[in-house]
Amino acid sequence: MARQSQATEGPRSKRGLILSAAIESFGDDGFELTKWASVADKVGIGQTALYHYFESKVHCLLTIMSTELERSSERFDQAVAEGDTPADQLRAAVRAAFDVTPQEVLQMRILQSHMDLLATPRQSEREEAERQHARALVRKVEKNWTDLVERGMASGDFVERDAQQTSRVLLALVVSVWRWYRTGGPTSLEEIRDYIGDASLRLVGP
Amino acid sequence: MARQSQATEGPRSKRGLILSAAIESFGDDGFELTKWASVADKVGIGQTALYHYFESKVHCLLTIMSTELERSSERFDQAVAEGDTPADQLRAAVRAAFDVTPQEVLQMRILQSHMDLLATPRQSEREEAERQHARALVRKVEKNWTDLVERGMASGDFVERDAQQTSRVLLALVVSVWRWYRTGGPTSLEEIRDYIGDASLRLVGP
DNA sequence: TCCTAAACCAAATTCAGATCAGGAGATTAG
DNA sequence: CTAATCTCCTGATCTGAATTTGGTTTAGGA
Repeated sequence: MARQSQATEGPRSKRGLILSAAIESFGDDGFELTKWASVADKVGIGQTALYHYFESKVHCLLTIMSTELERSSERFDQAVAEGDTPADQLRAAVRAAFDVTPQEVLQMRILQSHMDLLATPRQSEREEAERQHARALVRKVEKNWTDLVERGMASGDFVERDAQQTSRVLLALVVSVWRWYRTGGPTSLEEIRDYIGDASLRLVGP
Repeated sequence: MARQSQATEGPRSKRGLILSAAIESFGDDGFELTKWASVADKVGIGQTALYHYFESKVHCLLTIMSTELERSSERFDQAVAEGDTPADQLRAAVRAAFDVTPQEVLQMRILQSHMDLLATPRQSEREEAERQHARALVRKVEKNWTDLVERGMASGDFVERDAQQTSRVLLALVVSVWRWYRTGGPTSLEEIRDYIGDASLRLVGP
């Protein structure tokens, strides 16, 4: 049973290295296909050492998901603060969503591929806590978008429609990209960002 | 090692029962969480009997995915044949996508949750064959939508834009629903169908 | 009746994830 | 400075679910 280690990152901690290695493996090869032991190999530690930092393979996955959700949420807030009108804010939010590093692309892919993990409770206490945390963040992100949509409808910038459905659809538009996008692929992130940005405005328009 | 049994469904074959049980379990509890043995229990056979029909748990999953893709593709063709203008056809396609039984909802959920499985090759020959089959069907569905979009742009009914991006976004709109929709939930399928239908037209409009 | 193929199963095996029982080196309290 | 206590780590071992082995049973045709 692993002890703690979350908040207090010791100086010789390999937690960050493990997370990076896991993100690469989970993102490139998929969570199920990557052997937990191979992550240890990549970092250069024994398999058992992983359990010093994470309670389980799934706990590591949930941590990656939470981290990414936290980042997305922050970026959204920053972006929205920049815009004046709801339309500006929507554009900024989409722009922010696609302003990501290659590692963050992997994290988004991992997040989207395992969203369903957040639906069912976990046996272990720490995993369940991490799951709840991630769920709360998902709700927060959804609320972010819903609030933006509602502001837009209230001000008359967006056409009045079911705000929840609208925000769900907007969010789906953005995150669906990570299912097929590959860094170095034929379509550039800028291209995608512009297309999705336009599409978003069409969705809230007449 | 399982022998054959695909094409020739014997009279006492339990293949269909196994598939139904698996769809229920995989859909409700998730693929990873459902124990392969529990599917056998549900059908009322021993665990090993499953291997008479499927090479592995994953092979069963891939079969479910292929089946659903085949059905979706057929329904799309039917729906499009009904409409006259591209706009009619788009509406009909969306309508058809949401005209599903509760079991088909589960199948769509399973399909969407494990799309990433199609990305990486399988070791076993039969699994790999089923994967290739599913991949081909995915491409076919994507082509269906892209063709529809291109027809609409050519005729001037839809605004001229990148057809691939547009069809991807339309498809994402439709399938994203299965991530959160639950039968008996607060939102009805008719409601969703109408909202997504409208949203689709907005996406191809000015 | 005898034979074959489909359908089935109990027991053994495998393998990846997880646990156990420590131990060495840094850090801190006394 | 020295004992207690962390942090980080390892080798041996365990566990449980998927799969394999090596068959037996059942139904239907010749």
